[in-house]
Amino acid sequence: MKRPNVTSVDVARLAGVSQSAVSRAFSKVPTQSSVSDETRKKILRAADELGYRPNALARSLITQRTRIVGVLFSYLDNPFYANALELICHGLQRQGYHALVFMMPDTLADVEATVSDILQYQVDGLITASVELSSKLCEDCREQGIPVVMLNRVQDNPLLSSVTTDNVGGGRLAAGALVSAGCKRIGLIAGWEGASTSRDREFGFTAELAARGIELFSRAVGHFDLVRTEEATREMFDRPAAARPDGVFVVNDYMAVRAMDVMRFGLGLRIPQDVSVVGFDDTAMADLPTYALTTVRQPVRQMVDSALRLLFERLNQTGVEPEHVILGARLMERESVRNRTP
Amino acid sequence: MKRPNVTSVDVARLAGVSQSAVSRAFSKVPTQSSVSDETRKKILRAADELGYRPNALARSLITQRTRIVGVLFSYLDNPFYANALELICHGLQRQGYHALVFMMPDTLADVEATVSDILQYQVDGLITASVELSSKLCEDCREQGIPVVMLNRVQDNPLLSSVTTDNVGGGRLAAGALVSAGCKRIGLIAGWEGASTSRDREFGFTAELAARGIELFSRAVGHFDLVRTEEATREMFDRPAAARPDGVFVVNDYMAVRAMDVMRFGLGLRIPQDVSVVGFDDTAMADLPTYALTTVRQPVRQMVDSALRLLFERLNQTGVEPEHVILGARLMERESVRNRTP
DNA sequence: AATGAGACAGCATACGTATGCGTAAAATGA
DNA sequence: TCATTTTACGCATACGTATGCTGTCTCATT
Repeated sequence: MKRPNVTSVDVARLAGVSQSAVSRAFSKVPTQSSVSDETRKKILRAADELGYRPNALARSLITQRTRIVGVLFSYLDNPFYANALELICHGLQRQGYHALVFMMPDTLADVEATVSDILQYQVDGLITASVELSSKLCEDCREQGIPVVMLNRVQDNPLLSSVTTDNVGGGRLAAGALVSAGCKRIGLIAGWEGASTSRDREFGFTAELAARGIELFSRAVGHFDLVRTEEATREMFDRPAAARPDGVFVVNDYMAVRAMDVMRFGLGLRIPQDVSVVGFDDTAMADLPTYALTTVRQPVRQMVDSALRLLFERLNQTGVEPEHVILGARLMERESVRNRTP
Repeated sequence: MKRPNVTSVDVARLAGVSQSAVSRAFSKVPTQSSVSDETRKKILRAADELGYRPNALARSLITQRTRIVGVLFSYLDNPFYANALELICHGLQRQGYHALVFMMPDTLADVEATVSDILQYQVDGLITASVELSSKLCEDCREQGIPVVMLNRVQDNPLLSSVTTDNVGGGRLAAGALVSAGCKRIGLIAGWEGASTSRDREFGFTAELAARGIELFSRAVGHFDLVRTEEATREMFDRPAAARPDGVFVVNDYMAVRAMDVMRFGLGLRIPQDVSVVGFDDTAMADLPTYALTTVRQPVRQMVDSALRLLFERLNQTGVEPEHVILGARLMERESVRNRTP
């Protein structure tokens, strides 16, 4: 139950070689003076006998690389993010990296502390999802030479790389879908207004409406939160037919599904006969036949792949410029938007 | 862009003190010889000026504690696990610990490699969810003195602690719900048969049926996988009324919701008029009015709290015996089970 | 046979911090 | 004022590994 912690020195002693030999025998990339096959065998046998396992911390202390990547998420309720996290972990593991995962604490002071914690562990890089960093934190990362890749959020700091879907374009698609369906009174339920995703989608949405000569009929804010989404939905739809939208864009599926439930079961509205609904993300829920939510697709796999590519590029060579990847959005048409009735 | 990596020695030089003083100034728990308030101020000022951040790796190398906990999950598709992971991360952070998260790779050989990886990073403890460990791995953990807590899975190895819901009792509740509703032909859709959760729930379910003099009408296996669940559901329900169940227990909500969709939209069955459905977990999805799934509740929060408690107890004192916590299951009655028609 | 190249192994040091021990100064008590 | 305790700080070493350098031995080349 103790921790006898067998070290490379122990292995060396048993194998009758020097500690350096052991180190080299376990080194994946033999640099200069290597080790003969015979002694390597001997060493590996000794190591196996003792149950030796190299200490990654001690190694990192010397090599200055931990092969640990900090991963900072705000929450996992939204399956889009759970999905992304799973893909990120798998991707990192595949490359021999490891994910030190943090969930965003509530207060902003704690955020600083959290990121500071991450940095103390000498992570090689940082991936954030749905999180913004204060400029002080950005500066800290820059000083430590830690590349940062943001998923699903952009920020004007020139240090940060990012991967997003074309949120503005996606917003346009959503508007197009509702207008084409013949909706006249068009509403919008936003997320948290501080989030670039929410803002950009809203911008694209209203821009497209304007381009088609239509004005936004009503607007509410769901804050990416289910309870507040319910309230927002009630506020917007608990009215006589002429006073409520006949089409609504909810800026992500997570909220959209909840909004649909409120409309159907709380207010007795039919979808899409009374109200057409468009979401964003194309989460698994959108494809459930019960919802059949028409939505703007974010290509999660591609997003994660891109994020990892950006990160690895910056891990392997220093001084690579930040890059902003914007992936195309696609409209997934299902049954929550009514067909045009000519 | 380089990594000048300011160290405690640099701070010491600037502050005009020794490196030990710096170390002690940053030590949370002053052990013996402490540092005066005056010099501490001086040191902190110097540290701030240089942007010093203690190197957690070097510290861990000495203290033999990393404050890192390995977290091993098999997948996050099922929101139950996403939820659990979020809670675990928050709980660890709150105690100043950090989660090194791994997702289960596909092949078993990779599992060994993965856990080996985890151990190389000298984690203080290990939490697994919905994962079993080979006896070799258990042995490795024991040798390193690493406490292991399994969430939602039990295993007969005497080293491991575990936290589960009373799956047998939960299975009984499910059976009771269907029988009380007057179901006569009762079916079961299992998960992956190697999983203790699935086996225990099934055992409790059939035991309760037997106790009430009822025999299982039909059985299929969903493997905790959506596609295979669809197939299983079709196989079981795509038959004339008398040849299919009028009540079914699906061993988790994740599969249950999918099964409901297949029944309703693929086969035109009404729930609960044609078929009553009971799930397990009480995921957020079960409470969606669209599904209103009667289900057996697993108290995720309590489960995570217990798991963390078990872990921390074993981190702080050595030699604590393994413990198995079994939390009570509760039936959440909604509308997917029909009322008894007397 | 002499020389050069190459392959292998060991020595020593560095990575950045924590901590036991020794000592000088300051505080305390009589 | 002196003896004694307390406080504050520095010295030196340890944690476990990687790696440049040096030295030895083998083998092929001329």
